[in-house]
Formats: sequence, structure tokens, C-alpha cells
Amino acid sequence: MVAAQEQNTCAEQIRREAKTLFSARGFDAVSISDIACAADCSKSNIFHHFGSKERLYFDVMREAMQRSVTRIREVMAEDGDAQKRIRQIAKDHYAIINEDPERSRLMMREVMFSSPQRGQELASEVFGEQFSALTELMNDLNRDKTVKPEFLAFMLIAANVMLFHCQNVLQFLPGADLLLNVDTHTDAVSKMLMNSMGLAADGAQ
Amino acid sequence: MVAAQEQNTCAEQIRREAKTLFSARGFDAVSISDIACAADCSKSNIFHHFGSKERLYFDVMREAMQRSVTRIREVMAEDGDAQKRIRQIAKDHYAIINEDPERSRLMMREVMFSSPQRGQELASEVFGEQFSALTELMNDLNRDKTVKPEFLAFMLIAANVMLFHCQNVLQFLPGADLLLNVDTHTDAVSKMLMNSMGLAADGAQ
DNA sequence: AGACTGACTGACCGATCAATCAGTAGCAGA
DNA sequence: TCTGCTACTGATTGATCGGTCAGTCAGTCT
Repeated sequence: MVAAQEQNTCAEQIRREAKTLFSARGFDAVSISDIACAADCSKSNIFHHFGSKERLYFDVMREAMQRSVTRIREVMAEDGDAQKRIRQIAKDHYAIINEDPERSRLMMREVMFSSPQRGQELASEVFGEQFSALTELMNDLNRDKTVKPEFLAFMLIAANVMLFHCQNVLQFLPGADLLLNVDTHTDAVSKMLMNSMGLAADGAQ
Repeated sequence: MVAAQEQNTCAEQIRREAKTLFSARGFDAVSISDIACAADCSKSNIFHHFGSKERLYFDVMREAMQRSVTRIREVMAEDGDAQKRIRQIAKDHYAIINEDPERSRLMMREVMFSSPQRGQELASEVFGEQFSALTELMNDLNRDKTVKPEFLAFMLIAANVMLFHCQNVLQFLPGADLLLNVDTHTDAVSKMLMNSMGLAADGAQ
């Protein structure tokens, strides 16, 4: 209880509410007044703690990304044979998205709509290390090298991210609602990856 | 030349510039002044033609989606054996994204960050028909039914969309820059789909 | 006690927002 | 020539934006 890291300071409260609002509506659609209202403090207090709206946004973004990187690093560090690991990582990666949708949505906004220079920053400072590790894992298993390991790594991520963030549309497409079941989806993703490597997807389920 | 449908009316100009700006920055980050400046007319003129900022946005969105639906309908109507068609559709679908990135980005914003009720509208009025057709095509080829055709259809779309809209990050990830070559990517996608169906991906290239 | 600090606030600023409105110019039909 | 219509504009509106500032208040150090 001592190590609770006092999550109830006003600054923390502001950060938390800002994350929720920025995630839901994006930077421009959220005003300082909105955040102040949600965090139950004055506008001025936000400037006192964070200096500007932009700095608050970067603060929120940085924390979200760091936390995401930490979580993925944990998952990537698990051992076991490669085939089982891929399946487990597909599952865990989806779980990471699912455990904090706001964080994930925040990052997706950044990735998909960023400028080339921002893209470069994200690549080198946030995603580079994990992507290399994932690629390497794919490479270890890739029997017939007709499909690149980078492609497989990217598809694992793309499948999870797209599936999660298109839920509001997918659940109303005939048949596609079935995809929203976590186990069904994870099964399908790992089978797809295995098949693309020239492996029988036997270890499933 | 007669059927040029006069693309040079002021309203058309406004629509065109609005699409560019909304696509790049999103609804809230674009002001009527920005659009007026880009379209080289007065702010008032925009209200004269479109009534409100929101109506202009919906107008731009509706046109973008209709055009996308029309293009995909064309591609889906092509004949040939199923295996070749899947490959061709993967290629054409990417080309549709590529021929008008603004349109695609506009739609992605809508799909990924929409509310559930908006999601339902999009599913029934925009994506439903095409998704069903694509699913059916996947089903025709799907030899071992261990992976659902809906999943395969979704993965084709997800792969193309994600790849295109993550370019700014991907080009700086080691090895991932190779994925940005259209043919490499299309090859990989169709191989992945074929393999997941239990088919040898021989017809490729 | 008094000096100092950091957390916090309400009143306020200039800029900008979406939207309105009165009016102008050109062109149609009567 | 008059009337009505559409396209379009400049000036202006009230609201809201991000941000500033002087000042209050509860603690802490000396």
C-alpha cells in the first residue's frame, strides 16, 4: 500500500482525464476547459502543472507509449518453443490492447496520421526494438522463406489492432461479429501465420 | 469533353479543398477560414453552398464513400477463376487506396473512431454489400474450413489499409521498408490468404 | 514571528471560432 | 425597365479558444 505511488494527486487526475478525452476525440476536439471540468479543477491549474495544452498531450502520449512498450517487452521476453510463443504473443498482444483501449487508440491516431518526421521518431524511439524482436521470432519459425518475416510480424500487429479498433463497424457486418470473439480471432491469426510459414497449424487450441 | 460535368464550380472547389484538409488534419483541426483560403473564396460563400461546417463535412464524406464503393463494386464484378480473382482484388484494392489517399484516410478516421451507432450506419449503408461479396469469394476457394472466410476477407482489407496508412512509420522500421513495394506486398498478402485456405500459392507472379 | 514555497483559483486577455446578415453584381423572364 | 433569383462578399456577431496574471491559502523552514 505504501508503494501505491499516490495516484490521486491533481496532476495525475488531470493526466488521466486528458488521456480519456484525447483518446476519444483527438487533440483538437478537446479543450482545456473540457479537461478541467472532467478533472474537477480550474483551467489555470492545468497550465500550472503542464505549461501548455501541447505539453500535456505529449506527456499523456509519452506515458501511454512507454507503458505499451514495457508491456510488450514483458511478453516478448517469455520463453518456450517458437511456435507456442507466436500463438501466445498474438494472444497477449491483443490482451494488451484490450486492457487499455484508450492507450491503444491514442497510439493508433499517432501512427496513422503522423507526419513523416514524427513517423521516424516513432519508428526509432518507440516501435523499432519490439518490431525487430518480433521479426526475429517469425524468422526462427519461417520454414519456406517465400513470405518475409517482417510481413508476418506486421500482420500479427495489424490484425489485432484493426480488429479491435473496427469493432464498432465489424459487429454489424454479417458474419464478422464472430471475429470479435478473442479466442476465435487469436486462433485464426496464429493459424494464418503458421500456414504462411509452411507449418501445419497443429498446436492450436 | 461535354460530359466533363463541370468540375470547376466554386462549390466543387470548396469540396475538393475541404476533402484535402479534413483528410490531413481531421474535422476539428480545420477551420472554415482555412477552407475558404484554400478554395480562394469567402467564408460566407461556404455557408451559402453548404449551410454549416458539419454539412460540408458530411457532404465530403458521403462523396468519398460513394466513390470508394463504386470502385470496389467494379473490381468485385470482374470474372475469372477464384484464385486469380483474389490476387487481382488484393492488388486492385490497394490501387484504389493508392489512387486517392485522401479519400481512404477520411474513411479510416470515420471507421476507427466512430461511435457504435455511426458504426452501424457504416456497416449497413457503406460496407455491408462489399464485405459480403468478398466473404463469398473467399468461401468459394476455402478448401479446409478451419479459418473463417469472414476473417480472410477482413485480413485482406486490414493488410492493405494498415500497410498504406502506416507508411510514415513503416519506412523507418528496419526491414519493413521492403513491405512498401506494392508488388512485394500484394504477393505476400495473396500467398498468406491462399495458404490459410489450404491452397498452394502457386499462381503467384 | 516572518519569509518563502508550491498548489491552486477567478478574472481577464487577444485571437479565433462558426455562423449571420445586409448588401452587391450579374442574369433571367416579363 | 422592372422584378426576382442565384452567386457571392465584407462586416460583424456572440461564444469559445489557449493562455496569463495577480492573488489566496496551507504548509515548511528559520
